[in-house]
Amino acid sequence: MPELPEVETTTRALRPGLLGRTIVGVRAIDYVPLVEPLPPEAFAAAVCGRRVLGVGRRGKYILLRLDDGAVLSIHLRMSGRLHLLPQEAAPDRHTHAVLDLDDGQALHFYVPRKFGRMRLLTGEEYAVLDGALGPEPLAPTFTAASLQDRLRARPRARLKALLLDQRFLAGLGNIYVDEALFRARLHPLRLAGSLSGGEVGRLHGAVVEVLGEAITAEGTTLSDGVYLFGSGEAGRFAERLRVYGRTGEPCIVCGMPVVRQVIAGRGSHFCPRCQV
DNA sequence: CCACGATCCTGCTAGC
DNA sequence: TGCTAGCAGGATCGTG
Repeated sequence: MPELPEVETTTRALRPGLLGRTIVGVRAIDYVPLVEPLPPEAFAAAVCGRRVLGVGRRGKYILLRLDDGAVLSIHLRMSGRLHLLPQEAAPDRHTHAVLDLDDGQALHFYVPRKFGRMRLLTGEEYAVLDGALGPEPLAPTFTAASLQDRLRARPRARLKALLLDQRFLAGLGNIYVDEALFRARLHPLRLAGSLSGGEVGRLHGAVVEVLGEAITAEGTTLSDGVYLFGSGEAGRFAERLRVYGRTGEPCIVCGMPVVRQVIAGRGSHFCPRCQV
């Protein structure tokens, strides 16, 4: 499932092919909610003729900055992918939007579960989105002290729920929350207000470390092959996962079987001995 | 303030 | 072997 490292990797893979390109056509939007609230025709009309001046990321959103000040935000949700293909390539049956570029390439938005979204935002609308999201965990301004402040503002929330909340911290999803909590040796059900200063420091370090390593490995491609980037490459972080998807297998630190329990509505993996 | 369940979708898996 | 019921998963919304 695309989380920050997968979205970052996808963004990096797309950037060279998108920067400076002009969108000359929009095809294959056969699923209205994909581009809501604009109707597909209005979305196409607004996007055609626009040049891509920037390719970036905020949390799990991929952002294309257009030459009229608008921002095209793309969210992959759990199973979406973006691929650049030659314009003559036929869209896959799960591709529900194609943006044709002026160099003969086309950006395919592959969305097998129709959860992904493309949204054309004005500068002001983007500012609202940006303001609603929590800090970027890899920004230098995200420090242990700033995490401490945010945790203290939500003392009754459980760590698992809080770390999944994009308004609290942007970019983490189920996999990296579980991995960060394991590295920090913190139980997912711990209340935010119960953490000592040292524990906050461990959590901060674990989040930064696991995201950095996962980006270096170009993300996590599980055996289901849901996440692929570039021209279909797989990320290499799956082999480095310590608890996610390892239910019943021994903890790599203490040997105790990894437990899976639904917390905050998500399958949560942790070591019942190491994580307190 | 926080938890929980439903919703949206479809490929895959577990279970018969 | 073949079928189906149910689950997973991010974000959002309504309810408790």
